[in-house]
Amino acid sequence: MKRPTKERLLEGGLAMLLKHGYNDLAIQELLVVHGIPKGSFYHHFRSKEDFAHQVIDRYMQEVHAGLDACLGDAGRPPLERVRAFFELSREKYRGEGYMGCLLGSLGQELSGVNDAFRFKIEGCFSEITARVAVCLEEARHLGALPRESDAQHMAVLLLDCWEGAALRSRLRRDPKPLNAMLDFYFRSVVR
Amino acid sequence: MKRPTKERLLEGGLAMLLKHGYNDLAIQELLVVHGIPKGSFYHHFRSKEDFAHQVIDRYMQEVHAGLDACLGDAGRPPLERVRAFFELSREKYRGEGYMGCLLGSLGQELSGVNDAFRFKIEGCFSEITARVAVCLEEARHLGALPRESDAQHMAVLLLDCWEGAALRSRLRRDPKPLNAMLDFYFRSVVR
DNA sequence: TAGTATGGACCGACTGGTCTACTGGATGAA
DNA sequence: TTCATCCAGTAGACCAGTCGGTCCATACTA
Repeated sequence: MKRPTKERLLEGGLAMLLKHGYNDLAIQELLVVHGIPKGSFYHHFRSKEDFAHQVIDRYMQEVHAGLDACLGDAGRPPLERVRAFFELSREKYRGEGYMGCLLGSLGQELSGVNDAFRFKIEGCFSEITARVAVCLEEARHLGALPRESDAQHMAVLLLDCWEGAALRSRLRRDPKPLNAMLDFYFRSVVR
Repeated sequence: MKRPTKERLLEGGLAMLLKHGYNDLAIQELLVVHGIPKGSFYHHFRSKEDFAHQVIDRYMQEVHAGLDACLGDAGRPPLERVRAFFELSREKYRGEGYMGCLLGSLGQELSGVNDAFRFKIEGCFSEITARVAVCLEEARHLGALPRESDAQHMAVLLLDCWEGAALRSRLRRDPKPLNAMLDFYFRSVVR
């Protein structure tokens, strides 16, 4: 009872893209590893680029699921919920051997030459910060953040710094940069 | 009176690596653009990988020069000197069309599969933070930072967040993420 | 003239992508 | 129940193009 081919390709592609990046990912190898013939790949995807876009879409589905699970948890104060989302991400990174964030690595690799990816990944970041900002705004209303705070601005800041920490975590194969960054941010932000 | 071939290759390679990344950089194209034949390239460099390492070395020379210029400026308070270095970096990014940081982009692209690059780039980051930390420690002694601060830790944090902001800056071709991050950091750090 | 650097034809390996033959299960008419 | 039809999906040989890298003849210069 094997999973559908397309699903297996997207899932395997995610892991392989995270490790190899886009240009170093050989379709051939992906197919050999999963025992899938080339015809199937080009039946499901128009091109390698189309494939990568769909892998990102799939990745974002997981991200939004994580945001749903963490930010929606009405029983906890909003700042804790935001932090919980990033800690969940960190745990996901752990399961992948601390290879950082797919959006960050593809963003770095491709945004110099490919505007389709550049806009797409920038859009993904915006989606995330928009949802985080809602929660931060709630925190502000509840007095957990200074009244003059700009939730949207703070959400962008948080994600940007997170991505930097994720790169360092990838370089060191180590979660410490992620934890250090979260500690710093949440200590700073509440004053 | 043209510049030495090797010098031109390193300089042109820096710009091209920043834009294309490693795997998407075609040696052939680099050579055509600069009107240099292949034989010259492989006379000066053992391989593409060796070339990239030397480009990084060259990049780090510039970084250290920037650190010398900014951190050594004894007339200004140490925190200002640190900030000046990152603002100098930002200005360099501007001249390149806000393509972010070479260390960040190569680090993301290659650290998944190539440990030589991974350790090298991690080492570059360490060099930078070590020098920044000296200056932060001075600030701590002068009372510009809380007594209980850990300068090394804070320097790492600063660089990590900077790299995240540099990625966002690259995605948006915009210096705002860099400025926002610096404002946040230096406001938070002095309390 | 020895040693360094240039010039560029050439190579095998590998890449993303195409093409056509085939398979197996769903469908529907008789 | 049977059989013909259909088509999404599988299978993999094959292709043209591009890549990093080699090689050796030549040019320059100390």
